[in-house]
Amino acid sequence: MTELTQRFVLHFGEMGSRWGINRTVGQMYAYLVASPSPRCAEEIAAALQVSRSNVSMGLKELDSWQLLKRNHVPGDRREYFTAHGDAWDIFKRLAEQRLAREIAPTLGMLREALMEPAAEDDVYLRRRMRDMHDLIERLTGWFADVQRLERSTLDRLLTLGSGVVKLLEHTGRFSTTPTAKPRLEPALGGTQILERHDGH
Amino acid sequence: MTELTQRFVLHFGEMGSRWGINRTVGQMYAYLVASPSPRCAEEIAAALQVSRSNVSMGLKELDSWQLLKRNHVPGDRREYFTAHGDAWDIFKRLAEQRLAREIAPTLGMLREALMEPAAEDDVYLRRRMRDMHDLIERLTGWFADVQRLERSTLDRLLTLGSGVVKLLEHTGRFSTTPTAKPRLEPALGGTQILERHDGH
DNA sequence: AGCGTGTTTCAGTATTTTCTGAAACAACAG
DNA sequence: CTGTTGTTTCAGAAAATACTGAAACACGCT
Repeated sequence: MTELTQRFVLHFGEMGSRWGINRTVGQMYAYLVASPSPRCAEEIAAALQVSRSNVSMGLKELDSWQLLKRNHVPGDRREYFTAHGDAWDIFKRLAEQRLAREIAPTLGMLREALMEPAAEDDVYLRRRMRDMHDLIERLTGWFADVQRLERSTLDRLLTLGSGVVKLLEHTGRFSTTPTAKPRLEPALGGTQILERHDGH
Repeated sequence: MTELTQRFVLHFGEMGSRWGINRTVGQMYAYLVASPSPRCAEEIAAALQVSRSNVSMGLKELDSWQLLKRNHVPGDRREYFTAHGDAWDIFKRLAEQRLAREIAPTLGMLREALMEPAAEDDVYLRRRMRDMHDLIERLTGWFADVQRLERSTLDRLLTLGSGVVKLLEHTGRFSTTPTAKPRLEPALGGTQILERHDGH
């Protein structure tokens, strides 16, 4: 391992915990990203100085994040692994997975709870839950929608940033003067938080 | 606590670990979101059945995520807490914080490493690091840029989704035919890092 | 079937994270 | 200054996670 690889691997290890994977898994991924050619489990274990079984677990984990490509060499029974795709690809995969793991369950809970008949005491909480639910639905919808675009298009949109608004104004079909607001807003904006003893 | 509040709090507790905070902190936040009026530390501890000191730690944590609003009642020395803002607001805060904690350190590491003179063996890794670096910079730049838009504008863009491309085609300044487009992975030679320029 | 090679599972151990009660600290009133 | 009330810190206990070696498994070959 070169000096730079070492640093790269170590950094991903440190960050692992913040990213919701553990140190070893982070290191393993970094090691694969850094490797021009596929590696087998044995090599990974040796390079990172962790047990063979730990690598097995880690590979399973990385696989569940859809980050691995498995390669087979004719005449060799071992499996060889590579980090899937380029930076864009990886980003999309990660975003998708995190959505599924961190957001979807909550969306489900909110939807279910809101379908049930409302108790009187829950008026306030239900409004907040509905706001949350609507926002999440819109965000995930947007993401799914945009993700389907061609990469070159996506790339241009990204570069454009908020400049997109300037361009849109020329179409005349995108007015920047707020007209009738969509339903998300009123509930949110109108939510008045009650103060306890004093005025506010 | 109503049945619904209970469910809400418990769910946030479970999700806490996936979100990079712990169970108690997740529950605390849910409890505050669910409360129409501010709560003091004592109340939170009682409601969630955790120790007073644990609440103190948790509040500190939530505060570091910029999610808390502190309220003071004249004649009462206790501090009262509310969950800051509405769903949109919360989303933006969270995105910002996660960027700072999960992405920024890596961006820094990449930038630093890429500034140093390249060793021969690191050609491949350096290319991957550069791609990563560039993508992250573009994404964070986009986010910072878009975040500054009016909420109503943002709202409309969100609803538009990929439909934005259709509208843009009318401007004639956004062609969808893939022309000679700068590739995401730039030429290998230059090691200097390009600064992002927001203006145009 | 029996053997060789590679992978996965799993029970126990090690490490890390979270939680607690007690003590230290801070602000204020008398 | 002293007592009262509220908050924070911190060392150790408790709980959760990660890691390991050994055993079980899987598959192809003879």
